[in-house]
Amino acid sequence: MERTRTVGRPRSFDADDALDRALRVFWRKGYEGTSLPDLTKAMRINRPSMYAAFGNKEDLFRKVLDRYDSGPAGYTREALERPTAREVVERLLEGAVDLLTHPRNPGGCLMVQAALASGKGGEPIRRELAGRRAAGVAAIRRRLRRAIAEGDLPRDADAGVLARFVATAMHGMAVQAASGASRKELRRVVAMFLRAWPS
Amino acid sequence: MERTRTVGRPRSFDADDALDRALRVFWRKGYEGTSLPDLTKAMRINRPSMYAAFGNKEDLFRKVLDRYDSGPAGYTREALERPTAREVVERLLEGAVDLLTHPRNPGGCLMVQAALASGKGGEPIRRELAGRRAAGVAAIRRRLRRAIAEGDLPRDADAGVLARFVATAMHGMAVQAASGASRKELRRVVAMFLRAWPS
DNA sequence: TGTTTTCTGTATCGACCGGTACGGAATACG
DNA sequence: CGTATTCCGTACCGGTCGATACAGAAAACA
Repeated sequence: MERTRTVGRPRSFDADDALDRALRVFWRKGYEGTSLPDLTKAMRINRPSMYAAFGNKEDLFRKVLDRYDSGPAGYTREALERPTAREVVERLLEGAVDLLTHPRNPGGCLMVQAALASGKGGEPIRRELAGRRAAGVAAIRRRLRRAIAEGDLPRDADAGVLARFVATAMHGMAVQAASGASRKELRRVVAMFLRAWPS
Repeated sequence: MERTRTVGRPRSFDADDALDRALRVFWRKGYEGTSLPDLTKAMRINRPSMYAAFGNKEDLFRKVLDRYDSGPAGYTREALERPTAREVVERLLEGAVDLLTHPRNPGGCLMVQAALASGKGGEPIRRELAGRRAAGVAAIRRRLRRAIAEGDLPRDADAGVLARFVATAMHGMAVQAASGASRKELRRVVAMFLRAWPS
């Protein structure tokens, strides 16, 4: 990625640590809701150090999104590799419950918390998040198309509708978690969703 | 409500019109995403007129919420008065689809758009909205309890879980609508949800 | 050790935020 | 017509936003 510098004063903080701390703050307060003082305080670095290491607030947030994808939200990758559509959906929904309500997490989903609507400055981030959510739906849809082809979903099933259904469940639970729903409640809601699943 | 003033210069705008215009802006851009210039431009009044008529931004937003409840989101009241639980849920979900995707509306749900997370200033509004969402779940729960007592839901049904399930569906659809899901797609998603409904 | 390179910390920038003071305009009342 | 009362519009307030200039500190290299 980034070649190690040997000359000059070495930085006095760990960039990955700082990124993790930034992730937690954005996760709790959203993109526009997080101020530069919020960030630098949590990351334990000064403002110019942040700008030197990560670009600006928007760049930092995109790096945080990538880290979220490969870290807390990484369960989706693994879930999509399950052998049957049913198991894929089960893992997606149960993984979402776990992510959304795990005590060590801020609660809710970064991509939902961060920006559904926004003012003038947050518009690019809003679009980025909407795009990533759409990409998630598309990934589920592709996986379900494969399931139909492999026969573990009915031949007349509509992968697009089913994918949208799963995404609706996941994002709906994200909102519930942000409103204080417990893990036990969400698990029961997942069981309800699975009653509608055609397999 | 407010007694008609007879003395002094009469105001040169219609307060209800201005409130409707404010509703549309908040609906599109969220609470913190809407600035005072955004508001006054849309409402076609000056800043001091807004403050004189509605208090401040937060007061204005609460009045907008009430107007949203009795206007665009008024379908929930009517839905909860349907005779059977199945019809109640059908009307809630289908009404949500209509509200979220009607061409004349900004798209999505005001209460979801406006504030899931927030910075320092938006915290009171965030709590207000979370409270109103919780009140919505509670209203559905009470209605489903009645349905269980009246026998149009199984005696062993869990009104709390079912209410949370419905709310999850509605809020999840709100997120989908904000991400560009079409009315046709959402209608099919509603049909999926109803497959899980126990009646 | 002197030079170069990079990072750190203070102090500050212009822009925008929500909110308001104040003077003039427009009406009702006497 | 004069006065009291209310509204309108400009112009401005202190605070906070994201972003940066600049000087000093800390390392590698000669």
